[in-house]
Amino acid sequence: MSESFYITTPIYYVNDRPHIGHLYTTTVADAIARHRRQAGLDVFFLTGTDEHATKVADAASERELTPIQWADYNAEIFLSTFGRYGITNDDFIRTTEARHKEKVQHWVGQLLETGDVYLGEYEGWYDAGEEEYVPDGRAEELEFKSPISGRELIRKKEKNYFFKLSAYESTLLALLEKEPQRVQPDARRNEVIGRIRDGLNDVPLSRTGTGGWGIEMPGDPEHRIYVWIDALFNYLSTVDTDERRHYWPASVHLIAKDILWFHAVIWPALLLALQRIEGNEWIAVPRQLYAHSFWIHEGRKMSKTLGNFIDLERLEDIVSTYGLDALRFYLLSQGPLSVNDADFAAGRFHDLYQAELANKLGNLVSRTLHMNAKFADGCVPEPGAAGEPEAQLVAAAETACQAVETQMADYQVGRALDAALELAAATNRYLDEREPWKAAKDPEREATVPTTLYHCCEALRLVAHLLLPFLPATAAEIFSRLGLDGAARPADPTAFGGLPAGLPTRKGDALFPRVERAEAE
RNA sequence: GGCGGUGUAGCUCAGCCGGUUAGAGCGCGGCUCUCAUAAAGCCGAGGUCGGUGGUUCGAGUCCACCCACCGCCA
Repeated sequence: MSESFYITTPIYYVNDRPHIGHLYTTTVADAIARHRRQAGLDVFFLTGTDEHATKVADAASERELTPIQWADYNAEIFLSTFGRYGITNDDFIRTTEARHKEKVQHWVGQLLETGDVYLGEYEGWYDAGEEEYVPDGRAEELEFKSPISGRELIRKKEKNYFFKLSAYESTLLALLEKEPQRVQPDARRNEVIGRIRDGLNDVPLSRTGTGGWGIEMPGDPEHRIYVWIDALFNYLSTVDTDERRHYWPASVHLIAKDILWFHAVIWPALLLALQRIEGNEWIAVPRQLYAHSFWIHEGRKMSKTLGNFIDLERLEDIVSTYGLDALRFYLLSQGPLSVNDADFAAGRFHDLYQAELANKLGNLVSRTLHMNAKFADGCVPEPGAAGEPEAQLVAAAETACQAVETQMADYQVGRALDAALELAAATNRYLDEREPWKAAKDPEREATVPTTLYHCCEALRLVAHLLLPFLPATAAEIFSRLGLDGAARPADPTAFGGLPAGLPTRKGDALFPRVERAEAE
């Protein structure tokens, strides 16, 4: 049984239309999942939709639909979008599914037994549009108006079940201080630690007045389980089956920074509480949480008022102009994995496409395979004696393989991608040093040509191998052009020299065709 | 308001526990080559490291304050 690896994205709010933010998180998770599969791990990659918000029911009734009809309609959009973008998730969980609801009720029922839950009352300023309370000080600052909708905040009093988050303060703090890798990047963990030190408030576990939408509180149907609590449990409910329980605890929850608190504090606290119940020993705290930042668009924050979201239409435009792998390249190499936000800029997208994909990688594939056709009868040639340039190329390949692994160990997909492409750059340098186009006409050097071309083909195979998690279609195409479609892959794919000689190679069209630069907006 | 983060060449960013002339890629300028998607290779120009004041023999690198941007504060 190989080692298991469980990676999740957040489940997405089903009222939203998918946009670059959803696609980004999911694409990063996809790249990590593919990379781990490539390494032979038993991977489980989960995404899905969060559907029990009261606003879902509201939006449905505005359209004269039942909540579930509206949720079905929108969940389908997420599902088909991820299919369209080649995401390799192993399951797609919807919080309205019975398999999830039953589990959530089961666990919330158990939480009631722990003594960590009590019925209490909360009063505060409530933003009806956002379905959340605004702290008193903050409400005053906002002049009692919603920062999102601008509508008046309401003074609301609610009887809720509360979870004693405060009881877990020291345990959570100890966990984060002893095992700092649990929340990444470091700056995010420090934020969390700072806030825990400020003191933890108990959190509502239930809501009333949801119009019957949401999961019933066990033993008290007046109450519905608070949608946030419901949502967090998706990670656990999906794998709580005999076949899948071994995936728990999750290896990494990938999220965006806006939902850090729920995932870094509330979620582990809930699990710690549950774990105390007999039979629940397996419910450990997730190994790691990685919170990335946001995309901005041409230097400006994306917002409803500006109407500048990079939405599905916009993404489709990009894919039809540059291709899916080009989009993945930009997302993965330029994305906001660190604490800073990243800019999605059309000009920059174009420049990087041209420099990295067309000129560096695509052109290398072209020149190699053209020469292979011209000077080696369109087959992977049999290499002769290797010299110093070959040794350097082999060293570059080893460096690239190691660097990709090192970076991926910390989920640095952008740096890993750069490291993979560095091998393509090294191969371009190698080619210029060996000059097979000259050597072929020079009787003294003629014999070096097959060696040179073999090394280029082999370097390309390695580039494709390293690129596979990030640019899967490109990698597959390179393999195909190298004649590897039906051929057996080398046992150790990262060892230089694994490409058998004699395979038929194919020139093909430009991998990343030149695109005219669009006028600046 | 409180807490936290970020601010390094035109652009995007590296710079660990403070230590010789501050780095990379892109872009830009020049040269070489022609197998290749007018691609590639080589060389080069470009920075008072947000500001001010400290600590230190010595500070992008530590401290204080300020400015700008970002985030969180059920």
